[in-house]
Amino acid sequence: MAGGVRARRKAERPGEILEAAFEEFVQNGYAATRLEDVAARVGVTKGTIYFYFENKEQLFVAMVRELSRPVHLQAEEFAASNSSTAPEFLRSYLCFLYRIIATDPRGREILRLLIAEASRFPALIDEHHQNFMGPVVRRLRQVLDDGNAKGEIRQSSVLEFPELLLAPALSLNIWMLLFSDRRPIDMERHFEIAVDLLLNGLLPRTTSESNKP
Amino acid sequence: MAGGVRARRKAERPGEILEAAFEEFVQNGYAATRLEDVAARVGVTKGTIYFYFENKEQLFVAMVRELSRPVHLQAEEFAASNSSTAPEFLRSYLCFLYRIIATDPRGREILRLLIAEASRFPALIDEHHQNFMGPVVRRLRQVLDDGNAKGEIRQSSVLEFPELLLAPALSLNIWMLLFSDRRPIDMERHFEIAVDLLLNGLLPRTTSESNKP
Amino acid sequence: MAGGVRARRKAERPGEILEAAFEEFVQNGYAATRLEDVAARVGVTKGTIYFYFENKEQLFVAMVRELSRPVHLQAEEFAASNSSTAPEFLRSYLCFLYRIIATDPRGREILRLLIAEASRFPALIDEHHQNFMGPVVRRLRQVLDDGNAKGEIRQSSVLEFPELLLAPALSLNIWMLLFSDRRPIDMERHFEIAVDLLLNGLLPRTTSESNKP
Amino acid sequence: MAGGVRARRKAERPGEILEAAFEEFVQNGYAATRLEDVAARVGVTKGTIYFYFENKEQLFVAMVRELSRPVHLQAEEFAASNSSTAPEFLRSYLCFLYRIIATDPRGREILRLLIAEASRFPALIDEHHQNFMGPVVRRLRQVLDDGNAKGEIRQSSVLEFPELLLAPALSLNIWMLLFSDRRPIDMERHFEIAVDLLLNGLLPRTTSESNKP
DNA sequence: GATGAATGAGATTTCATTCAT
DNA sequence: AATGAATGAAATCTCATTCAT
Repeated sequence: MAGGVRARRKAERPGEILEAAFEEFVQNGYAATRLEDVAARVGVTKGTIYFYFENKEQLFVAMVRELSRPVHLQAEEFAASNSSTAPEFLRSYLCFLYRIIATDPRGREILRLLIAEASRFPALIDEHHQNFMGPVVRRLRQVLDDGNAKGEIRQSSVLEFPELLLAPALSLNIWMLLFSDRRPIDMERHFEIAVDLLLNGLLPRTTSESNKP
Repeated sequence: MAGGVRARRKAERPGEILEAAFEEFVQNGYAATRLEDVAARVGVTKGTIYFYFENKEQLFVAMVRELSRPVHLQAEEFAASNSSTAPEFLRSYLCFLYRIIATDPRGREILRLLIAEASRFPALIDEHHQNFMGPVVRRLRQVLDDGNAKGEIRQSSVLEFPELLLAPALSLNIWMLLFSDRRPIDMERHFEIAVDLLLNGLLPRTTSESNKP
Repeated sequence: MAGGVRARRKAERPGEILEAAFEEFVQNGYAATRLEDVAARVGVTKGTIYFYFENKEQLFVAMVRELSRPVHLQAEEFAASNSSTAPEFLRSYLCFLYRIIATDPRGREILRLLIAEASRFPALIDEHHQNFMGPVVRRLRQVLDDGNAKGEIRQSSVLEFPELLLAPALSLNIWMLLFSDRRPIDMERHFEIAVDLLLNGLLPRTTSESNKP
Repeated sequence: MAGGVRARRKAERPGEILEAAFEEFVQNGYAATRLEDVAARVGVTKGTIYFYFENKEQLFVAMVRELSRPVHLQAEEFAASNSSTAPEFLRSYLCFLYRIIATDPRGREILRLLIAEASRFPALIDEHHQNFMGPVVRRLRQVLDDGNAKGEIRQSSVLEFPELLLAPALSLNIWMLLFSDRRPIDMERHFEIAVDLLLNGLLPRTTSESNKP
């Protein structure tokens, strides 16, 4: 039993601090967050933070990395999975991305921090692109290509900008970041409609000739 | 007529300061911006700022308002215009929105500031919604409704979330805020493809029966 | 009369601060000196110091330079003067050096700071050598050489280490720095005896008559 | 016999710590030295230092005492020795003092610390005077007196300030503390010339009448 | 004996804000 | 109108010291 409480505490400290840091940084932004408040949230004193992290900047970076990692892992895992048809996979993939980009408060707020502090922490942006956005876009392009080859996806220049498929999730993200307090959104419904829009577009399906000659 | 230059100078001061404030706030964020740097950019000293603005907070608010106003006015004006068919108007309206949301650096960076400081300046968010996003969405809904009535727009639940039509512009905005330094994007092309996607969707148009029963 | 008190104040501030800094740094050493105490000594607040000096390090450097300058100027001036014979000039030159190295508390304490912080402020050591010690030693060598040529100074290898003539002043300096509180020293007498020792040495003069009538 | 290494280790710890403390204190001065660095130099952690020493102040005091003791003992021993003539003894005594004051880096740096921290650790200064400088000066006075009585040393007021004989060593010490990095000094030669100067002075020996009427 | 997590006081530094000129 | 010296509160960061293990 020796070393129980102490040791357990120690092992958990960094995580606790990162968690608290996340909340404070999200609430106030990087510059306006006081390490003292982060410490207080954990129930320790300022000094303790410096025992685990070099300085405020490093704490921020570590926090973003820590909270991003599980998401990146999940995304990797999901991308590796497969489904029968392209539209089917697309639907489940987009659902997954919706969840981690727009629905999950964590992912949402991390994105806020990245947008806000992009110029101060370019390395984080790079990592985010390398570990998440890049692979996601590549996977989307692949699905579109394959689906197109199989005739499941129409011939379209969307293949040039597969990230357009993320647009509904990203715009919902912004909407939530800006207006969530004001007017609640039915995110499930938003997703359903977005998928419908992406798959079928706005123009009536009945006409045999397209309207853009 | 002596003092003409002076007088002109004086009249321009507030605008110069707001301009400088915009650049500094964008570069560093609200909290990390030093009024001294704003002043230096104008070529005056800190004290002068306090002659024209109550404090840092008010300067920020005034700056966002000042830079948003012309955009809001343009948007209002554009919304009042008309075109023959719904798809036609949609195309030109979206083009306009693309420009002020994603292509124009001003609009882009203002959105960054709103996202970053949403919790500190809720009033600005309200104004933004009231003067821009709200009217835009209302106009979009109206176009969709009218188009649908005329058979130009297919019957679709997109009418529930007209803001989905903004998704491409908003996501391009985020993309630019995050990755513009890294990877240049052909924004014209992005727009064309987005319109195509919105109008026609991903599924093949040719078959008479849709593939989503 | 406009701007009187204010302007006068402003012009004097840097000097006041340097003066106060000198006293605090001497009393506590570089690291243990608190800028708040320096400020309090002047009657201003911490912030004011940062209006005039970049940081603690620069304040220290500026202080040492400021207090050294007059001494260096005097030394230069004195070195330029002349006397009839070498021993005569030597006596008056050494008297002068005694004063600024060992007798004057300012010079004494500056040397303490240089010794204490040599490794942290190598530039100051360089300046001290370049502006003071170097020229002094060169002048001493010249006097010895000339005196030797004229037969006023005996042929001796002291010419190799003219700085040895500074030894009494420097050792008195150390003595004062270490033991001044404990045991008062008659510095006039110390000087007289040192000159006698340097000129005549310890060994009896070989000539038949005794050497100090 | 298990634990032999351990036991030896343990017995050596305090000495190791003092040694490490010496190096750190010399490098950074008292205030700027971090106990953590001292500990790291030994290969232990901060806590261990507190097992052997009460606090930072006591560590400093113990360190100075520890490193001074062997010097004081040697000095005592040497002072007890004798030589045929006064000038002979003087030469060897001064040589010894040169070594421990100016040539040996240890003695040199200890003096730097004493000069730097004189006001914070008056007790150390007292001890230094009582155990070293005082006895040395007394012995010098005695040699001068005896030599003078025997006619080996000329009648001179140097008897009033026998510490003047230490001046060359002390000034070399300062020179090394300040300028050693910059310009190397031939310390052997310095000593030889200093002895010559002390014994024979600067004035030509041949002239029968002194030059100071 | 030794560790190292934790503390908390204190130091440097920054900067929005004021106000006499 | 504008300046810029001065303030003072607050934030980051450091580190001697303690103590449970």
